[in-house]
Parts: sequence; C-alpha cells; structure tokens
Amino acid sequence: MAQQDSSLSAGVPELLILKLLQDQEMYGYEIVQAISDRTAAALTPGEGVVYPVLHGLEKDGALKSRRKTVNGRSRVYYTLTAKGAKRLSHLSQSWNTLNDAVQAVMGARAHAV
Amino acid sequence: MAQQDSSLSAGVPELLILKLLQDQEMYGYEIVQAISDRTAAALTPGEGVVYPVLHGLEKDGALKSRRKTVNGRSRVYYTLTAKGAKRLSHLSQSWNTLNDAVQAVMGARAHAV
DNA sequence: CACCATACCTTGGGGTCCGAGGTATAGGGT
DNA sequence: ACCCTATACCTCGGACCCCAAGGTATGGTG
Repeated sequence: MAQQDSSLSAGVPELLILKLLQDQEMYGYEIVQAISDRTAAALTPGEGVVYPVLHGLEKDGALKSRRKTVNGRSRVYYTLTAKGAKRLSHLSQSWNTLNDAVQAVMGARAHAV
Repeated sequence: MAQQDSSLSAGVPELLILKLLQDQEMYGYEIVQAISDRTAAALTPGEGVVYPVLHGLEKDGALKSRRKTVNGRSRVYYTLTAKGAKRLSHLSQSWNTLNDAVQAVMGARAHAV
C-alpha cells in the first residue's frame, strides 16, 4: 500500500534526490556525495539509502536511466521524467507543510536564534 | 541499538509531544487533539502513535506520569523531567539542522521572511 | 438503554533508513 | 608487480518509525 500523503515518514532522501536530478543529470555515487557536500555533511545518506531510492523511483517511472562509460568507468545516469517532476513538487509541498506545522507547535519562530 | 543522532527518521511526534509537555502538564488523549488543533489538522498522529511514544519516553526517564481522576475519568498526566527537557532541546536542534540542510539543497527559499 | 465521546491500551504490518558487506575497475605509491 | 584507495555499482538484514484497526471501560445525552 503506497504511503499516505500526510505521512510523518519524511522521505527526505527521495526529496533531495529528485531535486538534484531536476537541476542536472547525475549518477548514484555522485548523488551520495552531492548531498553530503551541499548540506555541509549535515546529511549523509549512504549508498545503502540512495541506490534503493533510485531503483524505486525508476520503477515508478519518476526517473529514467542510461548507462554511460566515462574514463573506463561505467556509470548509470538518471534524469527526471514528467512524473518525477510532479512527484517532486508534490513532495516539496508536503515538506513545507510539515515544517510549518512543526514550527506552529514549536513557537513559530524563524531559526538562527 | 539506539538510533543515531543525524537520523533521517524524523521523530516528529516525539518532538511535538515533548514541546507540548514543556509548556504544560497534559494527558495522552489531550495531546492527540492538541497536535491536530495547533497544526490546523495538518498533522494528526493518532493514539496508536502517541501512546507508544509516551510510554517510551517515560521508560527512558524523559517523562514522569501520575494518575488523576477527573469527573470520574481516569487520566494519566505527563510532565517533562530534566532529562526530557534536554532531549527536547536536542531534538529541536536536530530538526532545525535537518530543515536547514533540506532548504540548502532545495534552493534556500526564505520562509516567511 | 443505546450511542457517542472520552480515555486508556496493544497488535500487525508496511515503509524508511542504515550499516555492513559484496563485486569490479582505475590510478597512485612503493 | 603489488597493494591500497577511490570510484561505482549493488543487496541484505535488521532497526526503527508510523499507522490503521481493534479492544476495554466509563460518563453523559437523547
């Protein structure tokens, strides 16, 4: 049973992966490092997280992949499909709603103390 | 094995419950509705979520409980311990870090200025 | 007296995340 | 030559989180 919309299971890795792939074509190993880099290592989902998400998204038609060999290395590049774009905007929306709700209870203050 | 700190498993219900109990003594059933109320029904963790969290927190010494009968109804009121307060500030911090990291990847859109 | 709201609780299952491990190639150091 | 690291793919087992559904009991209302 596909998970509900208002789920508390964040699905953050999926969100980030979709976003990265919206901006540019990338391959799995690259994504793992990109997330770590762009979040200043605050988030470091490993390969054990990223690859399964990638496979799941492709299976659902949210991503398309193609093999490419660079410097004798075989890489699997992923790109966003229309369905994936929809899923991204949707997930992104959910994240904002969740965050707003949390802030509402926590005192609704902007961070940065 | 107790979960890591930088976990992506949000633990939002726990965070909200701790926050509510920091502000005032409450009982389970009340908490369920308070979350729904204060988030304009954006979040509605049911009793199946709240009670187990409550029990877990108490077991860990983050909460203290006392039975009280009001209008012939038996309620279990919870309050925050020092340990719970620590856990709250900690979890709250984690949430902000997580949110910042997500925003960093998503484009760092300013929320409500 | 039936029904709903209150108030507590547990169980079963699905989803998410993670560390650990497995395979293979390219390149640098020794 | 050889090893070690980085690159690049992958899967598995388990831990944890969340949820819907159901179970028990009492008070108030129609």
